[in-house]
Amino acid sequence: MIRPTIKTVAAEAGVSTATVSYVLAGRTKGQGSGISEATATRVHAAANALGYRPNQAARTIRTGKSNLMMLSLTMLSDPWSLSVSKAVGAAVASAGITPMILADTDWRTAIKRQGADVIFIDAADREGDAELLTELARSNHLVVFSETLEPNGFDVIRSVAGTTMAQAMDHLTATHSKVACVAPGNSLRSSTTIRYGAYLDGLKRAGIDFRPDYVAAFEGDELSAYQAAVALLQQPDPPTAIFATSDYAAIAAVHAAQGLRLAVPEDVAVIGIGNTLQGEMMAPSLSSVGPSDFFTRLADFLVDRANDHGKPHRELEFPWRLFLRDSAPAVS
Amino acid sequence: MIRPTIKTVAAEAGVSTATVSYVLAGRTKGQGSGISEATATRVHAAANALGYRPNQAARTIRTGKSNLMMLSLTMLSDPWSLSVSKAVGAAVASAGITPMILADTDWRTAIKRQGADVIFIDAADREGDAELLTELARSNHLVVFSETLEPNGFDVIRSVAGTTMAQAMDHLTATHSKVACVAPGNSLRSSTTIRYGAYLDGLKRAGIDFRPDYVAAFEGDELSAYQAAVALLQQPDPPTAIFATSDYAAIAAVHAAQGLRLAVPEDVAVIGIGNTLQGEMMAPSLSSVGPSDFFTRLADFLVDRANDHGKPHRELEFPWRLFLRDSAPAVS
DNA sequence: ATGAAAGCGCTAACAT
DNA sequence: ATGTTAGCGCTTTCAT
Repeated sequence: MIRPTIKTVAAEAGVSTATVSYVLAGRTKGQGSGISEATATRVHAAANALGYRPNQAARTIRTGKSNLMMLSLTMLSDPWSLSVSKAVGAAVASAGITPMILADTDWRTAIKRQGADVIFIDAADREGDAELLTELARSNHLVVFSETLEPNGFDVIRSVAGTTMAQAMDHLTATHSKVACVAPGNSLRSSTTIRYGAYLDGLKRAGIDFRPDYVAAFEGDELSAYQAAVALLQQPDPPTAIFATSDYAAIAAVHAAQGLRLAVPEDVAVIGIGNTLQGEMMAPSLSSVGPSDFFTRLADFLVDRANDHGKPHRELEFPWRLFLRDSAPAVS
Repeated sequence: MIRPTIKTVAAEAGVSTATVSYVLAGRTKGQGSGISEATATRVHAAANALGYRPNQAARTIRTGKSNLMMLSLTMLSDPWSLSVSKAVGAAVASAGITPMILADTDWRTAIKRQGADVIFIDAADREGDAELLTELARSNHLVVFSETLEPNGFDVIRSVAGTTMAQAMDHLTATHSKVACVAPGNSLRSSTTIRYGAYLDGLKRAGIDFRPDYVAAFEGDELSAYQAAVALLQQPDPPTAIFATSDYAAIAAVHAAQGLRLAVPEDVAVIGIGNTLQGEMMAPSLSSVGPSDFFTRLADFLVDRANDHGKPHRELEFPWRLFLRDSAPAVS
């Protein structure tokens, strides 16, 4: 359990600790200092023989870099979180950075204890969070995902829905008069919810009367969305188009239609929100509204931020687009 | 971005760094050294004013403790992973330990870079993992979840299914002759799969003939399991009991039955495998086979291991039990 | 081409 | 009751 240090390696190789450090950092003959090939090989041999691993804490204290990226993901079970994790994993690979996820564990307390080169926070909508973030940003490089916060010592990632949801509704109402909505139950209660509001507004614009039987509410889980969609499509006068307030729900709706031997998009057209990879990959591929390249661009941004502190804090906007794929194709 | 150090605080408070260290560690009058209340207050004030946060890296290098727990969770989307994360989050709260999740990111490379007081690995079944673990264990405290590995410098967590699955089958066949199985498609191909094997053996023991139309295969996702169960229950001569090879599948089967207006357990009895919280919480509560208290006990063990290095490495077994709940109750 | 040595921020004997 | 000081393992400037 006693790890060999750079000193042990130095002794074993018969050189100084400085030499070991240079060699292990790859600064031989060419770059930095000119350590001879001979000693370099000797050092490597010694390090291998001893099973030497550099002590990250020591390195961090010396260089100020931890090579750590912290991702605070509030809802680990959300596909969104999984997409972030996946994208970051891919982006980070070549950068020598280790991404670590902070689950529901409150970042509000954890960040004070544990630092990282860059910290991504996916939700900061509690009372006082704005001030807290500014304070934490004094000693951490923060990247915050928020629709409302302004950059203030930290970076802000923002997705800009704009009028894209309206476009999606218009696309459906252009060729369909029986347009239904699949949405989580709680968003129906407060009609303020933007996504459900976009559905209602879309109907109004097209001069279509609202039908309560064309609204399917579900309870948050995939299964419930599926069952809600089945009920929706099994009624006597079923809708021919579905506007789902998440890709999640849209995917369930497509499955439900297929389960009922309805063709998508011929019998039912479906549009989701989120533009997730999952939706893009299914058959038929899901038409959706959302930012493009969100996850990869976010991941790249994080890696970039991890490498250079000091650049001015930015606001990174992800404008939404309407992606017309097979489940509700463009009319040709 | 320039953090105040213990030195800055010492200067501000007009004391030595040692005093600051003591005060901030809570070692005043009573324990350790007797720092007067007066100076203690002064130090705290200074620390607050400056917004001082201890540097974890420095502390780690000095004490050898990182206050970090690393959880390598291979399938982040798996409810199992979520349960681990949840339980650990709860257990860790009072211990001053920060739990960090290493997602699909290979622990095989990450652990070499980043240390922690204790590292939990949920899957180590690749070629050469056994040796790698032993090597990594020289400088890390590892806890590995595995059915096959033997403790070798690291702890092993093992769940012992034993004959419990057989009990579950016997429970079903005691009162039912039409017992179906819901299992992932791939486990059907290799009849070696233990869980599916338990189903077949159970039938044999009860002298019930195997019926291929009583086997529903699904493709891994929840929706697919649901659809498979619907098909199973909609056939002319439906089963009256279902043995599902995971709680996941069992939950889907219960939902499917309910969707078809079948009563559980009156029309269909269901037993799952895993004994997950999710199953325990549903209505009707799910009968299941699995270890009891697995997640909380695992979490407690991890916290314990994080605090004291040095204890001998252990093999922690979680014997399985049959939990008879509402979905397939005990006969009274 | 290599080594000596300072020092990152912190803790814990050991002095005073 | 508080201060002095020696490191923890590492990087890096400056000598040699």
